Amino acid sequence: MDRRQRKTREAILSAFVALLAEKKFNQITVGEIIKRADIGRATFYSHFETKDYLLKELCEELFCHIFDATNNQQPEHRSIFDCEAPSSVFLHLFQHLQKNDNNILELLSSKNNELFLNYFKINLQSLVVNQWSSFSTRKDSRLPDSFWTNHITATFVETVRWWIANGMQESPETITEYFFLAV
Amino acid sequence: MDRRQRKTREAILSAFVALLAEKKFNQITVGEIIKRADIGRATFYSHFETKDYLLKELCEELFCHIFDATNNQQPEHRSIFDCEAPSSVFLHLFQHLQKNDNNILELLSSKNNELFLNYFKINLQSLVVNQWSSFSTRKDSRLPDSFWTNHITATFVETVRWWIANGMQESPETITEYFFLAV
DNA sequence: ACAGTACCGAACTATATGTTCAATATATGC
DNA sequence: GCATATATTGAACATATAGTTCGGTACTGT
Repeated sequence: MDRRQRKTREAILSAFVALLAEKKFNQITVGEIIKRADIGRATFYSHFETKDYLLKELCEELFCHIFDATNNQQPEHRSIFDCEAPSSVFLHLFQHLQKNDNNILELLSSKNNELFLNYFKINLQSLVVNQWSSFSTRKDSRLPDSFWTNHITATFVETVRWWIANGMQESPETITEYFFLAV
Repeated sequence: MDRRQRKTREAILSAFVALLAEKKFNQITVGEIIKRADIGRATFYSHFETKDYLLKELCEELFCHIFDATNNQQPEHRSIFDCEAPSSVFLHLFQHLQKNDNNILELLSSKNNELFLNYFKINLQSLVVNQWSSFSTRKDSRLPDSFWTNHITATFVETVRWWIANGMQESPETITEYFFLAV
């Protein structure tokens, strides 16, 4: 990819993330984005078909990153966690969130578009399915699997939201404990 | 209130609800609303300051209605429920939802604005606090109260969403059971 | 019947989206 | 380094929507 393209794309995305930290998605205008990214209007539209696609691509990049790092851990890295409780994957996720790479927390906070939470949920859902053995034992047999999967996923999301709303005072370890006490 | 005003307001709200059943809030234009309500543009703006206020007032009307009917049951009506499990209030809510008064279900489905879910949650939250005795016993002592309240509320909302997404095939009684098995 | 009020609707302002295009700057292959 | 391809620019443009204004009309409550 052309260096110019890379730089422009980066400028747009980081301007966009910065703006998302300040206001809601639908309150952000293309004018503001290009002004902050310091690029021309036509350039913006040569990179992103619409403002909605910009959001979509940002989501994909962010969640790809965080979930890849969680899912495909290095074998030796993974073994460390395997020694511990099956909660390690979720602990790792909470730790990742606490570092707040790419300001992902801002995007998950309630004032922003539900699209983020949807992406988050979709990615989480497969994680939950992968970790099914940790959860199926807690499940009452009367509950349908899909209900239970959805419940666990939603509980994780709500745990994160609660954590953020309360200023993230708790350690990732404590939050992981809360999460597993709840489900 | 002037009869004209009442009729106009009703026309706007019902046109709006009908449109919300078809598309997302931000895809609905004032032009469409006034066309379907068959009123003049200036009239719309004399009733509702902005499109956002229209949504807000609709939410308030709907949730006022459904939660009032749940919270302030008639004494004799209430006694019937009191004979049964403490789950009666929630069963009643699920039954209310199943009847789908005012198309409230459409509004709660995921394609629509998060504002609905927020109103729903806020109203639920106080209901949960009122029913605290039913839930505090299930709570692990290590969990903060606010975490637990939020968890129960979110679980209720997610239960409803799951129910809707699956075509509402289960009876309100079954869904109430699922809800109490989850929390 | 009369005074007050709501409705009408067209025209208007303001703002945002997304497009076009010719000029300019930059990158990459050779 | 030169030539060619490609990316960027910025202003002008078309289009859509939100929300306002106002003189005229129709309805309501008393």
